[in-house]
Formats: sequence, C-alpha cells, structure tokens
Amino acid sequence: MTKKSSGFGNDADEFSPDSQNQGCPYSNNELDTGWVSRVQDKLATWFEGAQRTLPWRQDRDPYRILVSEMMLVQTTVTAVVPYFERFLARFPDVEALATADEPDVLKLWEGLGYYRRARQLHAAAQMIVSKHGGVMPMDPKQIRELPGVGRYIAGAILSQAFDLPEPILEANSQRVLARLIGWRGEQGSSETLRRLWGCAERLVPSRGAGNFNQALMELGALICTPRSPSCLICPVSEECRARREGLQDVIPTLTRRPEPLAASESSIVVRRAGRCLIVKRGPGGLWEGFWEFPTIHLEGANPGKRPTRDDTDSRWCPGDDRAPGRDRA
DNA sequence: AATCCGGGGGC
DNA sequence: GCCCCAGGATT
Repeated sequence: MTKKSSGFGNDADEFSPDSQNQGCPYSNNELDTGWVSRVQDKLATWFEGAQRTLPWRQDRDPYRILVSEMMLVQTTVTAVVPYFERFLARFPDVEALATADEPDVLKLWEGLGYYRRARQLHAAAQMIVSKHGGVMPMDPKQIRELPGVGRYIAGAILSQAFDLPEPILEANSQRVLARLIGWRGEQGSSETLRRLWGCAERLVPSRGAGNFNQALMELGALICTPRSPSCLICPVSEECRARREGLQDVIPTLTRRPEPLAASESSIVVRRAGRCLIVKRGPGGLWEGFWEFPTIHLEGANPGKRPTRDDTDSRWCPGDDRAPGRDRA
C-alpha cells in the first residue's frame, strides 16, 4: 500500500480552506505505525476479556457468519439473537437453506423487517451450492457477487471466517473511528465514508483481522456508544483524538432525519362461510408478496404501490394475485 | 447523491 | 417520542 492510497497522506488538500474539518485540521500524526500498533494491541487485549458471547461467535463457519450478517443489517444484536437461533436450528447448513422453499424462509424471518434480505440470503445459499460446490468462496470478488453482500459483509466473512486482513466499516466502527481520529465530517457523507474506510484499511492487522474487526464493533456497542460514551473505561481513550480534544459528544456530526410521510388507506374484511378474503401484495413496494385484506390507497404516501379508488374495477391489488382457494371467500 | 427497505430496543 | 441499529440495491 502506497502512502497516498492509504488515505492519510500529507496531501495539501487535507488542509484546504473548504475542508469540512476547517478549525480542526485533519492530521496524520495519529496514524503512524506506532499509533496503529497501539490501537491494534489495546483493542485486541480488551476484546479478549470483554466480548459478549454471541451465537455466531462459537465457531468460524462462514455460513453462520453469512446468516448473522444478513440478519444484522440495520438490526440490533438483541433483536437478531433469537431469530438466528431459530433459523440455524431449521437450516443448519447451506444445503438445507438452498433446498428450502422461500415461504418457509420468510416465515422464520417474520418480524425482523427488511424481508428482501431473507430472499437474498436464500438466493445466496443457492448460488453457493450451484456455483461453488456448497463452499463459501474465499475470493472477495466472488463473495461480493452473492446477493445482499456488499463491502461490509464481504469483509466480515473474509476476516472472521478466513482471518484474511480485510477491513470492515459499519455503524459501530464508523463512530469509533471518527472519534479515534477526530473526524468531524457529516455522518454518512461520501467524504466521511471514504475517509473512514481508509482508516479501517490502515488499522486492520495482517493477523487476527477477524478479532480486531469484531473488537472495533464491540467497542462501539459497549463503550463508544452514540450518546454518553464511557471514555473513562475505554481501552483506547489515550489514543483517541476526540477524547483528547473533548469532542466525544459532538462526533459524529448528527444528521437531521426527514419527516415521516403520512399515508391514508382503507381496508375491507370480506367474510363468507367463516373464511376471509385475502390478496397478495404486488411487486416493488413495502411488504412485497405478503398477504393482506384487500386495501386501497386513499391519499398521501403510497409505499406499497397500492391501487387507488380509480382502479378498483377488476383488480384489488397491483399483484393481481388471488388468495389460495382454501382462503377465498 | 438520495431513497427505499421494518421493526424494535433504549433512553 | 425520538434516535439508533454489525447495509445493500436501486435510481
């Protein structure tokens, strides 16, 4: 890795007037090899004694890592644990998942949200079986080709399952790294992500990458929390620029959330002979392919891409799909 | 670069 | 009530 490609060079643009870090000039003096080594060692040592016992940490099975990462996308650890246990009991290996029927997979996902992930995971399992002989490939490019697998999940699999020195960057490590280097750019902006990915690349050790990456995330979950970080018991507080400058409460820079859109809908329950009519939701919208009572969109947002009053003549929903015979009114 | 995709935990 | 969560795909 060259000095410039590391993203932490002394380039003049680091201090350009229009830099978002004006007033807190970004310096590379914390990213020299000494600083990197200290952060690596202190985090690894802390992680040995402080890590939580989580069901996907009991071994390095890449299938289990994949399932956990897919479930953990924008979802808290506490929410995932029971789902993970049930899912692995029903689909203990990649072949079992690959040969499963999609409705059975979705049923185990019910309540987790982001149901696209369940379909992607199912398809990924089928791809691993059909294209890779049922074995998770160790090639970053091939892993990234799996549906639902981006740079983060690929790095997590490569480092945690195969101990390859691939970086990761997600919600926890974004916060941890931003504070460590005192980066004041806006949370989630492309410049911030570029900078933090570079930092993650610089920090990931050539050996023990899986544990280091997990230590970064564990620190964010347990110590370096979004609000009121526990700097007094943080193993890397001495290496933290935000801490040194008293900026731990303003980093990362928060972004305003857009206001939720109001939506108005109308549903009808059609009962006959003790049964109810249900219809299947159409493609491309919220809860795609799920069953519900016939519903039309009235006004406001229409996240399910539902039909409105004007097109209810002959079809109840965009999917134009009727309930199975036993459920029809 | 912006939007969409969900549901729940925690304060 | 509001913020946040082991991101990725699509436009």
